[in-house]
Amino acid sequence: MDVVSPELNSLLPDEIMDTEAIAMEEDLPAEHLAPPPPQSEPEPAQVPMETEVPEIVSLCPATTSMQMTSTNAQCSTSTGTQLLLASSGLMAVTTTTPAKTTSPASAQNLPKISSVTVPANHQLIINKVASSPAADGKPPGAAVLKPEGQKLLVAGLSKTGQPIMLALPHTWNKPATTQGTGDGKAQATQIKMVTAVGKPVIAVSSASQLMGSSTTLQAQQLKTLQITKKPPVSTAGPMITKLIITKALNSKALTSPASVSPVVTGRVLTQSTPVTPPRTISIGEAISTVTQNTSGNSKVAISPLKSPSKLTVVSVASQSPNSPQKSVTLPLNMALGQQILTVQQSATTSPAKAGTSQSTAQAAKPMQTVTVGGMGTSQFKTIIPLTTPPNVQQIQVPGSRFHYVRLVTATTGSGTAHTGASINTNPSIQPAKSVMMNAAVRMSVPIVSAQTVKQVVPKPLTSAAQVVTTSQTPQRLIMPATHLPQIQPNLTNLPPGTVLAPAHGSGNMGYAVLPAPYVTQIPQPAFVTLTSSSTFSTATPIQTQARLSLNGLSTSEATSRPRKPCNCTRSQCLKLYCDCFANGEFCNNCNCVNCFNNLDHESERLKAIKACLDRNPVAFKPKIGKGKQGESDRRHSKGCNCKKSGCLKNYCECYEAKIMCSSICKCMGCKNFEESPERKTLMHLADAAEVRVQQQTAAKTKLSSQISDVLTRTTPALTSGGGKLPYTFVTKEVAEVTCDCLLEQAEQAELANQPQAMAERLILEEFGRCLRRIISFAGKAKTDCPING
DNA sequence: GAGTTTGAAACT
DNA sequence: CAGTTTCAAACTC
Repeated sequence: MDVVSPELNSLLPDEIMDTEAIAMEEDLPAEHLAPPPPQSEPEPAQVPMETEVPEIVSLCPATTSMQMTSTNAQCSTSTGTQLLLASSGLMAVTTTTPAKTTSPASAQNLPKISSVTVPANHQLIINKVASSPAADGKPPGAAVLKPEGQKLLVAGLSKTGQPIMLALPHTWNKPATTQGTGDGKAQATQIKMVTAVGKPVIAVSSASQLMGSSTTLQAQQLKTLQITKKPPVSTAGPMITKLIITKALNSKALTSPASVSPVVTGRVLTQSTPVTPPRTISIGEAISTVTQNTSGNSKVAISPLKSPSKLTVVSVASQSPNSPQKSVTLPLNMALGQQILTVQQSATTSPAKAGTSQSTAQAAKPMQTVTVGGMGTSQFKTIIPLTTPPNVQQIQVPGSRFHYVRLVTATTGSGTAHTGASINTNPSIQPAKSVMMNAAVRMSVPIVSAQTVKQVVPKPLTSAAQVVTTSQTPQRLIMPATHLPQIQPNLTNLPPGTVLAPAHGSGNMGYAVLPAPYVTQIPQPAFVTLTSSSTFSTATPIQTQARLSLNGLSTSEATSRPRKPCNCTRSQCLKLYCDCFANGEFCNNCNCVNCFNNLDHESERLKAIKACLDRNPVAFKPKIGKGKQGESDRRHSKGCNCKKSGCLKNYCECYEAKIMCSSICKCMGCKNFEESPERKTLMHLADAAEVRVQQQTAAKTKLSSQISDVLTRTTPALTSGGGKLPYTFVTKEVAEVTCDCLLEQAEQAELANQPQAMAERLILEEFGRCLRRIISFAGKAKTDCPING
């Protein structure tokens, strides 16, 4: 069984899947590995968005019995770190940096780890072992993170030598309920991550025990990937001169007992100075929920780009009825670009057949869309599941190293939400099932920079909670399509996350080129949900923007902010002046005039996108990248050019993004730096104002409640005085509470450093409000209390 | 709400 | 690449 099926290989970019090519490119600059060179600009010496804080990504197990047996997925991390999710829980991680790459010596022997590149200062060792120790060849200094029960650990080092880690929870390989083949001691497939720093040779060997006795067909093939790299001379940090990954292929890895010890988040084994503690990112069950019995017909979009910042795993496979699939968008904070990985899984094939059935399974797959983002820029990759398999055609674009899928079926067909041909929905493989309660929907293309999510706490993705809300403000539309030939010349220069989407009104041959954000703009009936089990009660025609719960973070928080409507009048919303356009969104509910940023102006829009990209290949890339020290040091990718605002007004893009100006800014008279007194004053005032508002709100709510309570309790005593004047309601209790209100107001004023006059005024105003409440309540009490009359 | 200011984007 | 113009948002009154 191969991690990547031949067919899948055919869908993947050459630079990823062609291991031989990689091998031949050893020690070659990364540009050689990059996708079409024209736009593949070398990564700057400083990669603003690069993850530099150690991260640990924990792939949390799903509580369900689902298992990821034969899914293949590749993920990209920062600077090209790629994660290959192999069947049976095997994962291969590749880390690529522009400058340094290593390649497997034998691509043929190791199709599963076909694209492993190791930057000089990145560490990446994936060790899949069974019960047997994997110490073989482990160099001194190399360490096994979690000998027992460690399902998967993927580690890499960012340029700064800080580790990036992925850890699969122990339940990852939890035996499927349907499978039962594995005996109790079936070797829990263990993957150990060993990072050796500064060692000339790192050998990670994994010996896996054969699974159940029946595993003859898929006898574990021990394949060794050896990656050799000459140690960088000048690299002070850890370097890997040679990486050997040996893994035993076990088709039944899934049968590993669930008793595997819980995955420890992982440890960074590095000799470099880990200034910052590793961050842990737990990837929710979305990944782990992959159905076990799927036969590995996964399709993976791999970004050839060097610096993907976001990893999105999209599982589009249909699931068996008993094993709902869940997918999650993984805005890993370890990459520059964004990637969306779609893992297609087929429930039709048994795990045992995984090795041989991939080709057939793939043919049976109803959906396959691989979209590759623009090159040289942040990369978004999206695989779009289609409900109508016969209508999906794979396309090889001449001159393009990517494969595309032609969508020949309008997505607007279904009238119900759950059956709608949504890009984001995962239709059941079996058309007969009108309702996919178990269907997992995966889709999310957050445009927000990945840096915004630093730590994600694993959170079970249970059904109901993940229904996508449709309340998102901006209505999102699918981008108009044009015929492929029209855009072909520019296919290699698409905006980040460009997606080929079904054409709008252009028959079966239309294509839409969508910047990644548009993926979330698919019109109804498309809608997104993380989990399938929930009923799709929202068959409304309302445009839906995915608000996926992302490990506790809703995508609305992570990826979509309520965007203000634009007011463009002259640009037709087809230039970057328009925020909608710049953000890769269609105008909706905007105040623009003569707007062309909509479905009705497909060609114009496409041309505009092309023009923008021609001017600036990274035009659609988020401007705010990550600085050296993580999120706190986010910085503008280009820097601002302010002259008059002192960078302390929202004219300044840095200030607007609430980040400091950096050395790359060309501003004049900048006051937006750490020690700036003006900035501090502004911040202080802003904070004080915010605190004050919050306090006032809380205090008023509380005191108002108290007053009402007091009045309520005292009213009966005043019943005899029905019809009395309001002052009769001012009992001792009421007076006391009122005084409390005034005191509270005084405290707040003092807290806010308000001048005395202002404080007095605020107190008086509060007193007035108290009186009004008393009067109001008095009147109400007289009228509402019959007993008083 | 109208007018002004500002700086990014677009253009030359 | 630098200077200028265009543009829409931010800001002021």
